[in-house]
Amino acid sequence: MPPMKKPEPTSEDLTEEMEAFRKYLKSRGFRVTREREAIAECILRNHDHFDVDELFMSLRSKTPISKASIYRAIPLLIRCGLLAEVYLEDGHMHYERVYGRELHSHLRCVNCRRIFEFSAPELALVEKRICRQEGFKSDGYKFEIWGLCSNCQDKKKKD
Amino acid sequence: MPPMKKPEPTSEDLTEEMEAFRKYLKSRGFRVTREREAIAECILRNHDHFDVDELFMSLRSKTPISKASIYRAIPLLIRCGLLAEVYLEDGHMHYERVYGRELHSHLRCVNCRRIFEFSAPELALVEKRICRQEGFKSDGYKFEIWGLCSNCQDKKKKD
DNA sequence: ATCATTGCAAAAGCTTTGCATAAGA
DNA sequence: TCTTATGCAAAGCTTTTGCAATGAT
Repeated sequence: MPPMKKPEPTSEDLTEEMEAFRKYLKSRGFRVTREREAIAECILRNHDHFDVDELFMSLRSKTPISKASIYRAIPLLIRCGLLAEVYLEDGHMHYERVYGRELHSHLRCVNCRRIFEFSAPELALVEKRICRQEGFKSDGYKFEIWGLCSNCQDKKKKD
Repeated sequence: MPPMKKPEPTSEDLTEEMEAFRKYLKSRGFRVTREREAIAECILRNHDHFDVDELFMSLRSKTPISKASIYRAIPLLIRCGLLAEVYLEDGHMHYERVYGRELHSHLRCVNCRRIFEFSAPELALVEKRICRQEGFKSDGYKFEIWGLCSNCQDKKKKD
């Protein structure tokens, strides 16, 4: 077995992504600020789903930041393609980093609320076909299945 | 070709669906109330997307009802398979009636915010395959593409 | 006669916003 | 120097909840 199995080192080189973000900001007349860079970097280093509060806690442990800045930065990060809304839970939104165009999809257990990921290459084909049919220019897609995970199927008798 | 093409007349016979709802309530020890029946019927007659406020207005024009009852009824309607959350917009959820298992999907324009519907039969196959792979018992799925509709592509220069 | 449901209003909780201050360009 | 961004706190919104009254079984 080769020594490294996961192509996601803890201290990834994010130069390219950060540069893309700065470029985006400048091109729109937005300013490159310490706060926006910190937020972007934190998101890029995060390989899980998270919500605003988790992001806030994570950032705040390293640098002073306010939630307002996070809320104001999120639309920028989404528009420049680094971040995506993934699902709504408990009345608030959860996000995740976008890796290029390789979106993955989610299975969510309505009982234990856990989220399982999967990817299905057909989805990109459906996206492509539908967009061509409808004259739509896609920025992304989302596929989600909800139901009972195998664990919860056993435990539950009702519902 | 048989004479009838669209099984969706304006004043549909909802006996079956309403009966299913009552059955669901009883089987769970929930009570069949005037309010719940009014909400269910209103949802079943609604062939568009709607949010809680629209449902509230629509119901209130016919019968006294409070929003709290609507909010409390929605989870029941979702669990018994008559209703589905379809998308979050402007910070609140939009819903639609579920027609059996024939879910349709949405294209949403991030500029004009219009929603276009489409259906793609492959999605049900993906659902099936993934659930088998993961040992998941599906209750439904959702596929959404966002981007610019043909109309907005012309108008927009930036973004 | 019970006990779940309703309505109202208050509470919650996430997100947005106004405004003075700070800081990119 | 000129604007935009930030932080704070207040405001805004949708949704949830407590409680007394109502109503289903």
